[in-house]
Amino acid sequence: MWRLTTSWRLLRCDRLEQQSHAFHLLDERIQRFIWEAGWTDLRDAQERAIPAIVSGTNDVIIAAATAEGKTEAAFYPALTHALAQLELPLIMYIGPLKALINDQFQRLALLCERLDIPVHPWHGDIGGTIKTRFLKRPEGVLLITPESLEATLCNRGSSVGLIFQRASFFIIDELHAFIGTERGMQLRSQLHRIEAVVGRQVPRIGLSATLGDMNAAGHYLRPLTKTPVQLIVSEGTGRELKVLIKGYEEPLVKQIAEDESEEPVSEIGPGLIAEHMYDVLRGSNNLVFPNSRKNVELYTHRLSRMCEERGVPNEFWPHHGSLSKEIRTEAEAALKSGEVPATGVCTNTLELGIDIGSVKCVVQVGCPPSVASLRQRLGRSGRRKGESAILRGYLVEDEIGPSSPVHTQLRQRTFQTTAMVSLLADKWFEPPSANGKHFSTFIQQLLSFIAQNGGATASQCYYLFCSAGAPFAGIAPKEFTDLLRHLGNKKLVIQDSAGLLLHGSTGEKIVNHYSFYAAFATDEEYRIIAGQKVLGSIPISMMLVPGQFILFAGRTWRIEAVDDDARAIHVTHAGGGVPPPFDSGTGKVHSAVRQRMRLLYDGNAPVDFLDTTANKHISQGRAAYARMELSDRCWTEHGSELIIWTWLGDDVNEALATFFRYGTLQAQADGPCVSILKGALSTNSVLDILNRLKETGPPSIDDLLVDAKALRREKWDWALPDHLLRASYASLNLDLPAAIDWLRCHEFST
DNA sequence: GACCTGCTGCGGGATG
Repeated sequence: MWRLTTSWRLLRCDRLEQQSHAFHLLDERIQRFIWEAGWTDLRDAQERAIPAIVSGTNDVIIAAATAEGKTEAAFYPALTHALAQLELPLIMYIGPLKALINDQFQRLALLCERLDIPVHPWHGDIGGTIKTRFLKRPEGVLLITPESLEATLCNRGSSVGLIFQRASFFIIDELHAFIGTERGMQLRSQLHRIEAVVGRQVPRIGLSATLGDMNAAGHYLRPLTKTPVQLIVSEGTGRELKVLIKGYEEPLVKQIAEDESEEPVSEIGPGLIAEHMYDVLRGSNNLVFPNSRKNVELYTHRLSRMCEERGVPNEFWPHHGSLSKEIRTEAEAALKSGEVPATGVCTNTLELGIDIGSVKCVVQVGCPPSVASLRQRLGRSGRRKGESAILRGYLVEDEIGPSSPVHTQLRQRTFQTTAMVSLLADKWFEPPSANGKHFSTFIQQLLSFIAQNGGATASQCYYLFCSAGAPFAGIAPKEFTDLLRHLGNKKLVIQDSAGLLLHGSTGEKIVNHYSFYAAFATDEEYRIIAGQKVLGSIPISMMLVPGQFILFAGRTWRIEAVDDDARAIHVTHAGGGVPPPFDSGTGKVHSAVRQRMRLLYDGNAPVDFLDTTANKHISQGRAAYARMELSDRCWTEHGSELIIWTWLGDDVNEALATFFRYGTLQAQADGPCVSILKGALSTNSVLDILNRLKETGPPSIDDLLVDAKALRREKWDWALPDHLLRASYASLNLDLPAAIDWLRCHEFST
């Protein structure tokens, strides 16, 4: 028996040795570990990553689908490099989730024990003993979150040099989840600060799902470098994708319920959808994404009740951010176990990282938030060889009546979803936006750096954070001094007689509380107040301007004033104004999606992955589009409204609406268009204004947003001077150049 | 207009 096992091992070893060049480069003990694990070959990404990483000098991005062994591709050569050093170095792994760190710890512990390399997990749930052990001998592998890293930099300033002296690699997991975000800026700044302390560059390894623009990802990982980041992109095996989307129609009855301030009568769509899901999903593992926590509850409830009524064990598990850890763990365990079938009904909590095994179907209820997110979700399905990924979609459109709004007539939901699936099939998806100014995160990093150093001069800070190649390189000297002055006014920093920046009284309080370490804000709500009465509160994700109309508690309200500091919106009841009919549950829509929608409207063939009802909605949408002559016209008139059809993304339409408001019109971005309330103006005078705006150059952001309120989005936006706040908001939400371009290319005449 | 992520240091008391 022993001999048999040995020869079997030797066989495998032979194959690895003959076919793999990279295998030889690994430490012998790691090689042996791989044979024993029963691997017969290395994956493509691993084969290419090992030689790139093992020398310990290069920055590398490994982009591959889930379950392609990215972690091993990074750690095996990094550990090999570590074993070859006289003194054991420190490999730093930074991950976005605690659950991911726990997973990786499990995966590494076995190997590292053999290699006699300590592995230290470090996040909020890890106890003091483990942390102290690491601090005594900071070597081996450290698995940490950006927040815990911030705490270390901030609170252990005097020993930061000692702790990170032997850092040999930064391994950043789920890189795509960091790019373009506050946390991403924080992380980049932290790596920069550590390198500044140890006085050398530490090779950075990014692990990522495939990104649209890999060069941009390289630039994110290491800006302005002479030796470019090595990109290792593994396409994986081209998987087949099966798609079926079913359409439903919601009858008009609910209009009768008008003016009852409560919810309209129960809707038919969700009931039918739940029944169909029950039939097709039972007996296998699946994930259902219904876009909101409320819908997760609704569908899980209906599906579980159906199991109960039919006397079968429950197979449907809810999973979202407001649920307790216990309930979430239960759902994850049910999905992972593989013993009985389980379907997770979830928000994007199950989109990232956590290992739940492969599922048969991914179900999307309503529009997907973006193509990128749809793609990420589909990555969970059909991961075994020979299996195809399956996407099922459910869409409800309202029955068309005599007074149906334009958006209903155009069947926008169906067109948007179809456009997104068609872009997905073309392998296109939204690139992460990298133009944000991120002044907010800069404030955090300044305060943290002051804590780390026990004070810093302004020029030291500017050089460290804002010079070429630094994390906040876009910030101009003038902006920096304006910011510092304002931080002084807010008592966040003070300058001592020698010119040293220190924490002010408020800064002290903020930095000394643990809530300081996260770079992102948690949702804040604004109260809606009519006279003395508080109507309720809503989370703000859109700038507000007095005079604007909003829909709340089933009625239309006119905004009279917005008080950012008191987080209050004062409104009066409005009789006539038409509120923007937002399609709930979707994120920002990219211009490419709107352009693809337009192609669909202009076409005439049925769509093969839509069922009969959904295809009927496509025909109806095309008929409405033709009736309004939208193929040739860029504006239409509907009662008191003038609609400008741009078929561009939300950032562009938002910029256009802002520009129109600057030109004294009452305008709002509204899906694929911008709608203008004519008020006392005639159609011709509105068109005149548009034509005039076309001639004027674009005004400054400050002029454009002079009346705009509720611009605060990021955590420390409250501490920004007005002009920097406007610049920051605009950088994240408005595409002014594209708006001006569009305007210049269009003519407004009757 | 949706959703998600993360969090110190210290002291006191129980337990082995």
